[in-house]
Parts: sequence; C-alpha cells; structure tokens
Amino acid sequence: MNISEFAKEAGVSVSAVSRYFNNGYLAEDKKEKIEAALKRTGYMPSYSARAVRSKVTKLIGVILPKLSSESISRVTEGISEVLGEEGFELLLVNTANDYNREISSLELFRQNRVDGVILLASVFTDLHRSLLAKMRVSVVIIGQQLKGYNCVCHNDEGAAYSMTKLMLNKGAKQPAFIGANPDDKAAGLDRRLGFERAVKEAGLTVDPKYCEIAKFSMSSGYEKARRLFSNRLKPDCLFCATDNIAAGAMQYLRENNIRVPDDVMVGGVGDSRFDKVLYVPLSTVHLHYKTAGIEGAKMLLSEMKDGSEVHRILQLEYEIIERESTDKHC
Amino acid sequence: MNISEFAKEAGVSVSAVSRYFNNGYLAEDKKEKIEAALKRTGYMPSYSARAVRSKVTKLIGVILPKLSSESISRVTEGISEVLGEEGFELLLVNTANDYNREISSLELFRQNRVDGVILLASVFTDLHRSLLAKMRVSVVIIGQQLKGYNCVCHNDEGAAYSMTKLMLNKGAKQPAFIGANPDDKAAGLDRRLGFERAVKEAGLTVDPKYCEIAKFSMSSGYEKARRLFSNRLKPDCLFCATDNIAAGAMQYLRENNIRVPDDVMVGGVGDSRFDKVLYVPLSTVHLHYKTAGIEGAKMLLSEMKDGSEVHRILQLEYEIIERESTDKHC
DNA sequence: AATTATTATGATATTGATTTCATATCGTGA
DNA sequence: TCACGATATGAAATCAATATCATAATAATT
Repeated sequence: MNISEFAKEAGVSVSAVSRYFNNGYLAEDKKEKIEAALKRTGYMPSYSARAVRSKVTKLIGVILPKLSSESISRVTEGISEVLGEEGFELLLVNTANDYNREISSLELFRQNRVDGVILLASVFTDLHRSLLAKMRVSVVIIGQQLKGYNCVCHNDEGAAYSMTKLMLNKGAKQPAFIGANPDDKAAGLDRRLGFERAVKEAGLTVDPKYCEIAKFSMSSGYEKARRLFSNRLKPDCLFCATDNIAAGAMQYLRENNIRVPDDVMVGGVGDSRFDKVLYVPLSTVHLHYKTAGIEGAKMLLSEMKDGSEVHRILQLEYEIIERESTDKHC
Repeated sequence: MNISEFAKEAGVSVSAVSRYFNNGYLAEDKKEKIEAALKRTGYMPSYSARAVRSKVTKLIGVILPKLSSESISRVTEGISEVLGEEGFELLLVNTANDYNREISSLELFRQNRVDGVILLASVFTDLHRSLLAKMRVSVVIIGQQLKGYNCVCHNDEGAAYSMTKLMLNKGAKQPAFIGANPDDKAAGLDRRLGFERAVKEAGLTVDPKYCEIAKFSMSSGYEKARRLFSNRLKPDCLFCATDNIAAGAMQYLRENNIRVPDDVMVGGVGDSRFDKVLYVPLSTVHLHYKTAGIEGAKMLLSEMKDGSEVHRILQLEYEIIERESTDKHC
C-alpha cells in the first residue's frame, strides 16, 4: 500500500497524509481520519521514497575493523546511544581488518546511503585520504587523528608512557615490550613511543631484543611472550599494548613458573572486563572508549547541523589502574 | 549529479547508464564512454532512488539486546561474514535490553527499510508476536525458538545438564545455581531446567536456597555468590548460566579463600575468551555462536530467495570444555 | 531464405514519497 | 471594514532511479 491508496482509504488527500507524518498544517478532523485508517490498514510510509525527495536517510554509516572486540564494541555502544536518541540508525560495516572492505565501504557510503559516517580505522593510506575527500557527507574519525577531519582519539602515547613509568619507578631495570603493528598509529606506534619515552627518561635504553610485535589476540600475546622469555633474556617488567596481549603473555608466564610481579611486572592498556579476574589481577590503563563513541557521535551530529568546515581534535585522557601485576616494592 | 545529467555528460542515454549498473544488454563502446565519464565525474547512483523502484535495499536489519557482549558480537560476526559476501549491509539496532526499543525497531523495519530481519531477542511477548506477524519481509530468529519462524538456537538445556552432570559425577552432593532471568527462555529458563534435570537425575533435590538469579555481568555474579556463600550454606559445586557470572562468582570465592575446585567446583557456559586465563581456568560449555550467526544468515538468504513458507528450527549442539575449575577427583 | 532468438536501444511510464504553488479561510489589529 | 499574517488545502511538479515497451540490428536455427 502506498500513500495515494492510503489517502483514498482514509478519505483525505495525499498531501494531508504527508503532512501528518511531517508535522505540517493539518486540521484535527483529518488527523483523526488518518489515525483511524492507520489502525485499520497498518500503513507505513516508505523510507526509501522519502529519502529520494528529502535527501535524509536517518542512517549513519559506521565502519569498524571488527565486531568482537571489547574496546570497539564499547565505542559502538556509545555511538549507538547518542545517535539512537536522535532517531538515527547505524549502518554497520565490519571490515574484518580488510583494507579493501574499508575502501569499498567508503565507496558505498557515497551512494546517498547515509547522512554521515563514523570511521574507526587503524591505518590511513593515500587511497583512504582521497576517498574521504570525495565524501559528500560529514565524517568523524574515532581512535586516530587525521588532519582536516573531526577526530576523537585517546592519549595513547601518554597511556603507554605512564604505565611503563609506573613499573620503572618500582625499580625495574630491564623493560620488555609487546606491541601492535606500527602501521596502526594509535595502538601500534604511539603506544610504542610512550614506552620508549619512559624507558629513556629512566636512563635506560630500548633494546630491540626485548621488543616484540603481536596481533590483537591472547594467543599472539602468549606466543610473543614465549619468544621473549625462552632465550636467555631476563626482563623484569613487561608492557603490553593491549590487555588481550597482556593476558596471553601472563598465561605463558604462569605456565613457566615466572612469578608476577616478583619476577616480572606486567602492565596492559584498555581496562578489559577480565583484568581483575586474571590469576594475577592486571594493572592497566583505562581509555574512555564509550566516551569516545559518545563524543564522536555528538561531533558528527553538530557537524551535520552546522555544516561547519572547522574541524577539531578531541583527545581523551586516561586513568592508570593499579592492580597486583605491578604491586612490587623496591 | 543525477543519472540524466550524468548520461548527458557521458554522451549516452539514461537507459544505458542504468543498464551499465544493472548488467543489462550494453554495447562495448558505451560501456567505455560511461567508464570514462565515471572517472571524470565520480558519479554514483543513488541507493534510495534505486530502492524506490526496484524494492531492494540490500540492507538487513539486525536487532540485538546489546553490543558489548562476547557471545552476541560473535553471532553478529557470523552474520556479517555471510551477508557481506552476498553484498548486503547490516542495519544494526542496539535495543540495550529495552523492550520498547525492540518493538520500535520492528516497527521501523516495516517501513521498507530492509530486505530481511535477524532478531536476537531474549523475551517474546504478545506484542512481539503480533508485530512479527505484520512483517512483510523474511525474519530469522537467533538464540530463541518461536513457532512459525526460521530459528537457529542452541541446546541450552543440554549444555546446562551436561555441565552440571560433570560436576555431580565427580561426587558433588550440594549443587548451587546462579542463573539468569527465566523470562529469557534460552539462557534463563532452559539452562535452569538443564541444571535441575541433572540434579534430580543424581538423586538429589533442587533447594531454592541454593539458587540465585543474576544479571549478565561479572559484578552481579560476584554479588550473588556472596549471598550464596555468606550464610551457613555450603555448596560443593556451582553451575553458572554464563561465564561472566561464573567469573564474578569465582572472584568472590577467591577473596574469601574458598578453594576451587577443592571446596567448590565451578562451571559456566559460553567459552569466553578469558576462561583459560582466570586464576582457576574455568570449565565451560562451548556454544557455536559464530556458527549460529552464519547459519541464521544463510537461512535468511534462502528464505528471501524462495519466499518459502516452510520454517525450520536448527538446534546447534555444544561441547564441554573441562578445565581446572572442575578438576576434582572423588 | 525464412524464421526465430538474442542482443541492443532509447523514449516514456512508473515507483512512493516530499515540495511547491496557487488559493482559501480565519482571527486580529489598525 | 480593510489588510495582513497564520493556518489549511489539494493538484501537480519533483526527486533519482528502474521497468516497460516498441523496435531495430544481429546471430543462430531450421
């Protein structure tokens, strides 16, 4: 059933029906006629047709590297909370860390499918930049910084610095590092730089033999810990770029009777749900993931409203959470 | 820029452009003209306009009770994998366990917004049923059973039964239970029934004093464990309806020097990532969440293709994973 | 060679809504 | 009483695409 059939059924004009759904001038008796007919027929206006004429889809495209990650789903929850409030729905694309899917979904969002885009990318290439430039809708980037766009990001360098410093302050002399791919500027590069700054500031040197790069999984953390500890290397503190990596690494330590924190202190980033129930509760850095989602969504809404060309970068701070894994007295 | 402006720019007819994007008959030289013009202009056809005429949105509505849950995000990952393959995108609605949002998103999906719907509901009311009946697109339900619809669900009763039985077989005589809201048929009621069947089969009785209902969170599990163990009650095995609840409960046991498994065995459901890195690795039941998403999506695709009125229920089986938390010898 | 199939074409109708426009009615202040 | 703004109305134009249709040009089959 379409609007004109429905209008006939209700005994009013097509315009009246449209006005009913769009808060135009409409006499009370017509409203009643329409409401009665709505109950009889269950008619609903077509969103696609509405979108053609009014150019509003009430859809926001959200591009994610994966779905089953605690940090990402917290961001998404924040986004969904704010946008849901304003009557927007999310068109979610899971790129599964696949570069091509990321590109093709940006293409997709150029087809008048969405009113705005929120991008949680990990890597930016030239192709990303050129596609983003072609976008005709507002774009907000969460988790990374890109000049010319509204961004919400975390102080990754600071978070890594503080956590490493916390361990070095307790007397550690041989720091080790398990990080992420440095192409990922935030979680990979910046957290590495924070680690290095703390090490250098403590008058120590960053030894590449004590540094590993892992994937974002527990099993990868386990594997890299094996490489770090199975040689004659003897790190006395270990900074991991994510809690998942840290949890995997600690599993290796446990299986090999390396005591935490007595033999090695361990620190992570992310404040994952499981941190406090690990066999040694894990010290970590809380990053405001949900807040990032909330603020990113608000930024998008305001950019969509003003159409302002001024872009700003909102960097959220962090909080150190100390638990037993770094509870050592010098 | 719209199709007719673009057609003029490319020097071909509007029909030719439409055929180019829809694999109709088209001569090679026109294809080339169009491709050249595409590069020059960056034209993209409007999806909304296309949807009005062709009644295909290439969008699947997915209704979830929350985003930041490991089990749910695994289901979603499975869904996204299969549907992405077929060129569908997900219109995600996070109901945040809010009954009204669930209803309103079903309403939303009646407005020709999506080609199909996947519903991960926990509770079914009459209003749910009547709205589902009004749906003009295919619907698949994941995680619960509802007559008249294609469903993919887990053997929740069996999973709970087997895990409880495992503990009782090791000599436990005083079983305890921390479950979920029984309005949630699958995770609440069925897992409770499985627990009860195992208890009765072992010749024991289900004592309500040893049963608690928790929310789906670690902190709620902690709280309910406190209530269970702080009285003079002395359970020697504890079945929890989810791993999150179990992890919270174990945290309480640890803080109160109640040994696992020596004093109490603990079993959960869900095979969460963190299970094996808990201070006592947790025995659990693996439910095929991702498979549920994959199979649900496939069901939806085939229902959309045939438009068949035959509905089937696919019940996925489970696998017991034994770890230290139940590793006790009688 | 005649007859079908297949490929190819572009004008026009159609989809289901909103927007515009010309016009009518009503209450209120000058 | 007149003029003006606010309220109200429905026909028709518009949005950006696809579907239909009538028709032409090849290719394949008898």
